[in-house]
Amino acid sequence: MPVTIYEVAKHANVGIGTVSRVLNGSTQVKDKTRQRVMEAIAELDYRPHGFARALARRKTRMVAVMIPHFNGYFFIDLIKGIQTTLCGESYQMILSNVDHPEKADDYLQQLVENRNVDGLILCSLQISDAFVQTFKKLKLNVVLVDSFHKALDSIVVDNRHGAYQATKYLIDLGHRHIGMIAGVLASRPAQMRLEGYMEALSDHQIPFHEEDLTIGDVVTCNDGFSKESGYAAMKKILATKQPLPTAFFVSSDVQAAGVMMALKEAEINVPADVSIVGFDDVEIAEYLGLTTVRQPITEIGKAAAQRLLGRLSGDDADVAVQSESYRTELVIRESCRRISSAEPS
Amino acid sequence: MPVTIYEVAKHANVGIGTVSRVLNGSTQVKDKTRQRVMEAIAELDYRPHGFARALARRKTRMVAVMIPHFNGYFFIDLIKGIQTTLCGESYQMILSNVDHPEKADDYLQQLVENRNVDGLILCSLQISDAFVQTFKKLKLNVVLVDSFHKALDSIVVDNRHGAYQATKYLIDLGHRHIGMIAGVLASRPAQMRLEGYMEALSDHQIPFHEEDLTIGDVVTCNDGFSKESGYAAMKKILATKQPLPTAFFVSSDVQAAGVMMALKEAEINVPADVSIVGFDDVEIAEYLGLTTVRQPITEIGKAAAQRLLGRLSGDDADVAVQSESYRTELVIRESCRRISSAEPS
DNA sequence: TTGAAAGCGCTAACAA
DNA sequence: TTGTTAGCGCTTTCAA
Repeated sequence: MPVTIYEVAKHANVGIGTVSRVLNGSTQVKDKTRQRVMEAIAELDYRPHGFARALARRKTRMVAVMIPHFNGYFFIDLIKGIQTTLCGESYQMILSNVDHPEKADDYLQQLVENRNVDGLILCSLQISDAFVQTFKKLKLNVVLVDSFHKALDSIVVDNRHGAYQATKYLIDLGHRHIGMIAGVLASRPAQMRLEGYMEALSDHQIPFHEEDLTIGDVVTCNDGFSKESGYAAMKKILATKQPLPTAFFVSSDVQAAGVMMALKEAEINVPADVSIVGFDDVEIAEYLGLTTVRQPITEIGKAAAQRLLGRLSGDDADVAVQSESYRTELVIRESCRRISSAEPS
Repeated sequence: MPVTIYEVAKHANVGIGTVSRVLNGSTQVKDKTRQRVMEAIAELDYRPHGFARALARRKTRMVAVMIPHFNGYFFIDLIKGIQTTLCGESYQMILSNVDHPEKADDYLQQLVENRNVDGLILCSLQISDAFVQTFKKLKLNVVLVDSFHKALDSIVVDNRHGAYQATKYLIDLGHRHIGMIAGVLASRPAQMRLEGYMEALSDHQIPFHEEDLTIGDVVTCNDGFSKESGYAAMKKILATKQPLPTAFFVSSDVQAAGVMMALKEAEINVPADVSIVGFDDVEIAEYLGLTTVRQPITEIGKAAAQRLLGRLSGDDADVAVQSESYRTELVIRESCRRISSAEPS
């Protein structure tokens, strides 16, 4: 039904090869011939068929992006960055949502099998060595975001430093009893954030007490980085702890939102009674007036797409595997207050 | 490099046609042969090539989803619904972001030209008749979400009814001077919400005053449904209006967030001094304690995908064009208060 | 029940 | 500079 190069060729009185050359911007075509072909294309309203091209070229100009669950403002910003960059190079983005972490492998398998993408951007996903093998074998370019594997390119944020910033900020405000509400530690970012917190404490001679650390339960998936997990964690703390820390570093804004809800219910005021610092600076942080650690998420998305595009274009094809790390930035809002007298932890 | 049906065929000592039949679950294959083929497939770790299939079948099993700008919790929920449904039928989703409304047509054109999708889901996008023609010509199935065209399937929410609910709720609380902050009226949903508001007023014999209606400026794109637009609108009202209405119906939650910010800055309390009802019930509404009109967004996404899938599968191929409408639901939180004495508007 | 062959619409190598 | 031809990996007649 739709018009093909054959018709264009016939119409312009040339061979299909010539049409193809014109289509692909070859310089090896006489101007006059090109003219004729272009006219024929215009007259017939011809459009090259993407799939046929992909088959013949063995390149699809599609990239799959896999993210765990859409709930999470984090990913929106990320996708925005990725999409913008991809789109600029006229690549298309196939979005794969992993609603349940167990299924991640299945989905990945499916993507790989279909072989309809030139590359993969995998976000916040732990990748097994087996898959890395498969990627290599299939010569599938892969960029990791917010996770790490030594054999794969990755774009990450310096989570440890961010957590350090947050904790140090609280210390500088005079806090000496600082609790942390962490994500599930199986995830590397969660792990790093914990380390940054501990490091800041120890650098300032503040002893770390086991009971000041609360791990967000895996109420939902999401690495425990969920509102529910924050809410539950604070509820638990409120129920058990005698002296409430004067401040908390919460390892994600979404969790912090939950924490603040629990606090509000208990009629504990932020920042009057307790100071809170979050992590991510997703949009709700602004609504909540939450002081937090900003990740340049959209930028990270762009960087990831660019790295992949570089590999795909062949320019960076032989560059060694890289892990690019972005710095965080403390965004000060209204959820923390200075306290004057340092109380003995 | 990767293994093809030819190799499988050779390995199993059959023709490629037979392999293809096995692959496609044809019943016309002797059990024993099928067995042999299956074994060969397993042994060679063969995977059918999606693109080649697509070319031969003239079906891609891909659907493009176009949404304006990702900013907007609305779209996340929507996409979630779409993706889940699509994925269940092993369709892939190509996500197209329209960062700037002017470009919508270009992007659409590009999608159409590529001819690599079987169908389109277009969200909150005004479609020109010219495109409708193109869709028909290309036999491209299209489902509209949150917008309308008489020749295309659409899934919408009853915006007018929702706005009516919101306004009536305020009236029932005793408010008689109710302002509205609307989106840009070029968009049909914005238009409908205004109509619902007016209808509720008139049904209750409350005169409508021009000066109580503020149209969100097009500060950003987003139909004026943005935080900035809400903020600006309220600032303007505060600057000019003498008697502030006792309540406002704001035509989206995101706008309402901006409105509340402006109010907070002016030290006007919600709900003590003024009541606010939003629209959408996106996640921030909960954080803000905003009473709002809930749209079943994820459901709508699912419905849209299902409708498209129905068309694609051929089951609903000949069903007449339909516009499915969803009802909204009032979600009562803490942003409104009852006022006792009805003041003369 | 099966195999062979003709496409699907294009690219790219090879000749001319 | 151009046309011809052989794939790309699969589906789908058409015969056998």
